[in-house]
Amino acid sequence: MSDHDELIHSLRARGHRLTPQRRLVLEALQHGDHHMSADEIAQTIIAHYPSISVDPATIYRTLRWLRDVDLVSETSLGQNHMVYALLGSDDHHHLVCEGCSGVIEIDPSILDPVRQELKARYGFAARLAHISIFGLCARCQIGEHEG
Amino acid sequence: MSDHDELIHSLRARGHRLTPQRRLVLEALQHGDHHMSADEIAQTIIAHYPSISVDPATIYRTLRWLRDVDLVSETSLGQNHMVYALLGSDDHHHLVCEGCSGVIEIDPSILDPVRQELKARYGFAARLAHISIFGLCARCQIGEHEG
DNA sequence: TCTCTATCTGCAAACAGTTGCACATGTATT
DNA sequence: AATACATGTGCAACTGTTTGCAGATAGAGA
Repeated sequence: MSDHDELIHSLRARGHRLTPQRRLVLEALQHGDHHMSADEIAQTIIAHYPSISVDPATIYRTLRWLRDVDLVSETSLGQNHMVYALLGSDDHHHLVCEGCSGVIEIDPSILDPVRQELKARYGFAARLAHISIFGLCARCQIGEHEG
Repeated sequence: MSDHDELIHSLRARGHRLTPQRRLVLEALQHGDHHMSADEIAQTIIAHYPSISVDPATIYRTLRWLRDVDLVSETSLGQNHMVYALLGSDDHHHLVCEGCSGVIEIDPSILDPVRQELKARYGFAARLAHISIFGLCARCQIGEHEG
């Protein structure tokens, strides 16, 4: 059984269903290789299947579900909306500059010691996937005091 | 000149104004010793000054301003609203359990190495005040696979 | 004290995202 | 293939928060 089949089976065993709407959202996330907003996912579905419409509420519910079963990350990049990405490859974190809105992608291993310490000290299993750390990039720190 | 006066002066010099509405929001934050939502701040203002009303938009704008000048933290604790707190004393971070919605407050120094590494490696000045780390607490990890 | 203007406020409209409810459907069982 | 019911969907209403705009005002300077 492939990883994919095994995953589906495991989800079904827990009472989850693989509906057409959920397949469409997953397919959209696979097509867009970057982080996508809920609206971009909706647009992608419309572009590929003009005759099908998926309710926004369903897209949001599907994304929350995918996040809860650890298949998708949900990240704020300082915009007015969340962005979503399939987990498992190309994992990274984001440094989001509050001055210029720039985003630096960084290696996820920088948070490994924190994850380990939280587990050891508090028994807490942190979910730290595609998170954002806000602050000021090197360039924007220079003019900070005139702001 | 006191720290407070110096702060006010510094803000004024940068074109910021200390309006009655901003004073009221600050006063509300000083009264509530925990994290407060925008609505709790509005209620506090009404309770203390029943004849004065401050528009919700103004409260949100004031909170964003206070956050931008590093006087206040803005944190999601997994609820449907943000919470705000004055910075400077009682600093900590939060472990938010996505199973039981519990919040564990932890010592902020756990992120110091990360902050230092981000500065050294990327020149990035991270703002890591009263942040939330989401995940599962020890108890909620036990029944995870039946979810 | 008065003037001036960039900043701030209130209002209303907009936005991203969530929720309640009635109906629809995926899937386990037979 | 038919049944049965828990789970999922669409719709509409709602939440928390942001934004555009016109009028108000804090605070610098005369």
